[in-house]
Amino acid sequence: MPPNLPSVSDSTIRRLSLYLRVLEELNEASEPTVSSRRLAELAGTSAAQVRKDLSRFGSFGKRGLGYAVDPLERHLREILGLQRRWPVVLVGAGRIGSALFEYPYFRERGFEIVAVVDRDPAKVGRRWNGVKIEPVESLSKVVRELGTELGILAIPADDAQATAEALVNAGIRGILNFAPVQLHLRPEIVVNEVNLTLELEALSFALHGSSRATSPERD
Amino acid sequence: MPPNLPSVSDSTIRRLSLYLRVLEELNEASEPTVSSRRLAELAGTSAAQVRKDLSRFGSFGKRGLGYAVDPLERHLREILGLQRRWPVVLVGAGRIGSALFEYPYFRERGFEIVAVVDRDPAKVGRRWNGVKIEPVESLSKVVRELGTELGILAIPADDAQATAEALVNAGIRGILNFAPVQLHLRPEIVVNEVNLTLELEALSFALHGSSRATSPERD
DNA sequence: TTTATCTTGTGAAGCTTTTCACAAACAGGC
DNA sequence: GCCTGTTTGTGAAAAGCTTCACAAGATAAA
Ligand SMILES: NC(=O)c1ccc[n+]([C@@H]2O[C@H](COP(=O)([O-])OP(=O)(O)OC[C@H]3O[C@@H](n4cnc5c(N)ncnc54)[C@H](O)[C@@H]3O)[C@@H](O)[C@H]2O)c1
Ligand SMILES: NC(=O)c1ccc[n+]([C@@H]2O[C@H](COP(=O)([O-])OP(=O)(O)OC[C@H]3O[C@@H](n4cnc5c(N)ncnc54)[C@H](O)[C@@H]3O)[C@@H](O)[C@H]2O)c1
Repeated sequence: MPPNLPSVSDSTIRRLSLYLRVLEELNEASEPTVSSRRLAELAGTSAAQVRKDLSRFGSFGKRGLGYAVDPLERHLREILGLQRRWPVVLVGAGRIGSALFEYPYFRERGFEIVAVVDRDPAKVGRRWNGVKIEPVESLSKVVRELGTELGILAIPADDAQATAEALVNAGIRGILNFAPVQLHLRPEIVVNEVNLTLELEALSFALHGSSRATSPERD
Repeated sequence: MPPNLPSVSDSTIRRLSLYLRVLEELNEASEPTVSSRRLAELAGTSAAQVRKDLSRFGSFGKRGLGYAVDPLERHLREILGLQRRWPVVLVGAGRIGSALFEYPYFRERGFEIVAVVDRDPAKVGRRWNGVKIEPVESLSKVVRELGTELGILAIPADDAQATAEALVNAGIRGILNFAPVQLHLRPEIVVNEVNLTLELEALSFALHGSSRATSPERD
C-alpha cells in the first residue's frame, strides 16, 4: 500500500460526482464506451480535466477507445464510497426538511433518511412514510441506535451550532448544513454548507456587478 | 473610471456574501467595528483572505481599528448588487419549489418570487400567498411583464434544459438550477447549479475515502 | 505486418488563489 | 507631541489547480 498520496482536491471529488451522473445516463442509453472529450462535454468541463481527475485513482481507460461506461461507473461509486448504504438523520422537519425527506433520488444513491428529529411537539410523533418524528431529546439515542454517521441540519440558524455539536457528540461524522451559519466543529468532522441565499447573491453580483462594481472606489 | 480590472473570482464573491451575513449579525449586536481577524473567524476563513477580498473593491478599513460594521455592510450590499429589489420567477411548484417560495429570508435580501409557473394543471390557478401559479405556456409573458431577470428552476431534470432555454428566450439572465443536470446555455447567461446529491456524495467520499480510496489501483 | 487513426495518461507549463510578512496608518494615553 | 500597541493594505512567495502537448498504447483495415 503506497504512503499518503497528496490528498484529492474537493473540486475533483465534486466533478467525479458529476461524471457519475453522466455515466448513469449513458448506461441507461446503453452506450458501451465514452471518451474523455464526450464525458467532459456532458459534465461541463474539459477533456484534460476528466483524464486528470480519473488518473488520480487509476487507469480506467483504453487508449484509442475511451472508457467503458459500466466499469467506470462502478469505479466511481467505489471511489465515492457509494457501494454501501448511508443511513442519515434529518434534524428539522420543516419546509426544506420535508422536501429533502421526500426526495427519492437520495435513497437511490444510498442515502437513506432513517430518522427525523424535530423540536416542535406538534410534529413529534407523526409518521413520515414509516419514519416516526422523534423529539430532539432523543437525538443522541437515535443516532447511536441506528448507527448513522451522516446528518442533515435543516433548522433555523440560531440553533444550528448547538445542535451540530449534539450531533457530533452522538457520533455523527459528516453534516450537510442548510442553516446559514458557519459551523465550528472539530476538524475531523466534515461539513458541507448549502447556502442558497449566497447562490442568489452570486447571481445578483454577476448581473449587477460584472461591468460596474469591479472598480475600486478610492478618494 | 479605470479600465477593466482583472475580474473578481467566484470564491471572493461567495465569501463577500458570507461576510455580509456576519456583518448583519454584528450590526444587530450593535458592534461598531470588526477586525479582519474576527470577521474571518466568524466567516470561517483567514484574516489575510478577508483583507484581500475587500481590498479588491476599495479601502474600507482603518488601520489600527478595523472596519466599521455598518458602512462595510452597505458597501458589500452595493458590491453584490443587493440595494435593488430582484424579482424572481420560480419554475416548478413542487416540494423544493414550495420550500423556497415560503422561505422569508430571500425577500429580506431583496429576492422576491413574483411569479410561479408549473406544468401540472392541478396546481395552476392556485394562489400562494397572493401569487397565482401560472401555466408553463404563460412563462414568456410572465417574465416579460414582470421584468424578471432571475429564475429558479425546480423541475425534474428531463425538462430542465428546454425550460432553461425558454427562460433565456423570455429575457432571464441568471438561473439558479436545482435539477441535477448541467445546463448548456449562452455564455453570458449566469447559471448556478445546486446539486444536493453531490453534496452528500462529497461527504460520503470524505468519510469513506479519506483513508481508503486515495490509493490508485494499478495492476 | 504495417500504416493510419484514435485516445489515454501524464510531466511540464501556465494560471489562479491563498498565505506570508511588513511598511504605513491610526488611536489613545502620557 | 511622542511613544505604544494595534490593524490595514499589499507586493511577493507559496500553494493549488487547470491546460497543454505529446509519447505510448490500442484498434482496424489493408
Ligand atoms: N426553506 C428554504 O427554502 C430554505 C432556503 C435556504 C435556507 N434555509 C434554511 O434551512 C433551515 C430550515 O429552514 P425551513 O424553511 O425548513 O424552516 P422551517 O421553520 O420550515 O422548519 C424548521 C424546523 O426545524 C424545527 N426546529 C427548530 N429548532 C429546532 C431544534 N433546535 N432542533 C430540532 N428541530 C428544530 C422546527 O420545529 C421546524 O419544524 C433554516 O436555517 C433556513 O435558513 C431554508
Ligand atoms: N426535493 C428535494 O429535496 C430535491 C433535492 C435535490 C434536488 N432536487 C431537484 O429539484 C427538482 C424538483 O424537485 P422536487 O422534489 O421539487 O420535485 P416535485 O416533483 O415535487 O416538483 C416538481 C414540480 O415541477 C412541475 N413541473 C414538471 N415539469 C415541469 C415543466 N416542464 N415546467 C413547469 N413545471 C414543471 C411539476 O408539476 C411539479 O409541481 C428536481 O430536478 C429534483 O431532482 C430536489
